[in-house]
Amino acid sequence: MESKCCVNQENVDIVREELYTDTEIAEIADLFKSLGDPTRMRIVAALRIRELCVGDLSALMEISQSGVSHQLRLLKQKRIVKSRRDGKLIMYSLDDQHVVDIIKITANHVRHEE
Amino acid sequence: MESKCCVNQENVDIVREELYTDTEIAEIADLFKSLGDPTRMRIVAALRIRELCVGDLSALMEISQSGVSHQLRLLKQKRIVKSRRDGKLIMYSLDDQHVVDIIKITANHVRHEE
DNA sequence: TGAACATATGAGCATGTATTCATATGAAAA
DNA sequence: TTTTCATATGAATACATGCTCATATGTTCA
Repeated sequence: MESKCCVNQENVDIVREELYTDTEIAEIADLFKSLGDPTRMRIVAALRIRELCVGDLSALMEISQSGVSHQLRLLKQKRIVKSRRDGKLIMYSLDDQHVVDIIKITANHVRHEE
Repeated sequence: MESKCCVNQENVDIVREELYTDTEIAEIADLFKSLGDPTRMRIVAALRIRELCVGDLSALMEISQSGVSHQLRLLKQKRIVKSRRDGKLIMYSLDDQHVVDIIKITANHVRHEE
């Protein structure tokens, strides 16, 4: 059933004016999406504490090396993590302090603190 | 190919100690997931500005009334939005200041601002 | 009460995605 | 150079999910 009848056009116009741009919305949502998976969140939470290699993360997550690697690639594309080679190992760490802040606030939120 | 050989067990143990609990990780990821969809992000960004009814949001998003309603239900379950009846309309607004803060920080982040 | 209307809900579809297996890549050590 | 080993990648699969259509629900107004 069509239901556009209840629209308050003034509200719609005002909000449309003040809204983030579509690009901004897409970027924001995209970042949240990257953090919105338990495996990736665990990876990020772990790297928050210490630089780790793929094997460490795989052991920690109890997920295949391949699975970890795939997720790390995604996180790297989004500039959430960075990597450096150390001998045979590739060491991963967080690329961005903002992300740490965002997670802290969110952690407080889910704990109903602050 | 098995590849647990490179594991630095000390690292793994230390990180495991300090990690958020599984429940916390799941809750944090779940909140990010809720915000990690462009449609829901647009809804939240709009409600940040002004309380709106379902029809307003449907007009604003150019998505069916049904689609908006489904997403609003999800956002309400996660306590991101709340609703109140006003005559025939159900008015939606944000339920949580934390969410606003999280989005602000993230918006600054994607803009590469401080 | 009954009609009209805003919103909610269920089913179904199309698309996206997290994981694993098998294998490729490439640096390091022999 | 050849082997070894950590990581990366491609394909396949199983599952999740966002959307629409059709319809139900429940409130308001005649």
